[in-house]
Amino acid sequence: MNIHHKLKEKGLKITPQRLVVMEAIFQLNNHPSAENIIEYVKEKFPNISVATVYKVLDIFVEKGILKKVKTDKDVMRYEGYLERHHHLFCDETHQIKDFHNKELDAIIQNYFSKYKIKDFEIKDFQLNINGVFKAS
Amino acid sequence: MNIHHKLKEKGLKITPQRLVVMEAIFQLNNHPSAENIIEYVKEKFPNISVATVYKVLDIFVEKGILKKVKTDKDVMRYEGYLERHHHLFCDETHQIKDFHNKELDAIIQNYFSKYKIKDFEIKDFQLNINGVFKAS
DNA sequence: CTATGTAAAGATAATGATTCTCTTTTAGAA
DNA sequence: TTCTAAAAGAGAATCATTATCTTTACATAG
Ligand SMILES: [Mn+2]
Ligand SMILES: [Mn+2]
Ligand SMILES: [Zn+2]
Ligand SMILES: [Zn+2]
Repeated sequence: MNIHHKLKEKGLKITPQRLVVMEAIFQLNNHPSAENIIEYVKEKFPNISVATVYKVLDIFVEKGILKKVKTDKDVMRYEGYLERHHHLFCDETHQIKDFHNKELDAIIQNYFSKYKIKDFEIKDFQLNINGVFKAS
Repeated sequence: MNIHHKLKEKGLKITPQRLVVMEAIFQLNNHPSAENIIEYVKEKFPNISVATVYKVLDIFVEKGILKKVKTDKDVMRYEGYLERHHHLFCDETHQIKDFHNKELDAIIQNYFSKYKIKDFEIKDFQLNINGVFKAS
């Protein structure tokens, strides 16, 4: 269940570059952009090429090891948390936070099991929640 | 409630370019990209500048006349339908279709009125539904 | 353990959607 | 009609991402 196994399982070679990209994703842990990841990775691996990072991210997404997070900016963001979950988007700071809630998932799931969408087979869903973060 | 009024209301000048961009959005009617819009607009308005189209789209989004549709591609898409609604994303063709359902909205709304998210004030939400379109 | 083939990394150029800058035109108020 | 700020037009610039090409190194077999 660790990265090594995951790469093996997907038929990908285990390389230090791939490992450090995964580490970056989990350490940064806030839906980082490629740029964020490159910055992190360069600390430990100053000679890594940006192209390598992009290629690693691409292949990880293709193999289902990472997911892209859609935003309304032209910079792609990534995450390694693959379970179903939703996102809180701050209108002001553009921060993104995860929101998990089994109960809500079940409610929506249940709704779709009763009311099928014509000519469409649902594979997955996520709720985008827009608003503003308030100080606690 | 027409475009003229909307532009006036927002303090924007009424120009043929702005009108034709709006027309494009509503005629194309499937979450078109800037490129789609430019293509449409050039038919009737061959000398319009791409920069103008981008500027018009930007200001319309800023003023709340249009909305951006988030995708996992690096091409932005736009829509003029502003009521709350959700999107069906086809994993295969990348087609996007609107999905409206008051009942579902109410269920989710109701859920959030009972279970507040800590430190976050919800302004709006949309459900992204991924899957595949099937022939009827 | 070593050799070998192939997948991956590195360097750097190219791409392409979008934005910027600067000049010219025009909507719309007076 | 005149005037001026706002908007349009042209084209260069930006910059995230991809592509190309060469070099390196994982991983398997011998
Ligand atoms: Mn691009
Ligand atoms: Mn860009
Ligand atoms: Zn997430
Ligand atoms: Zn829509």
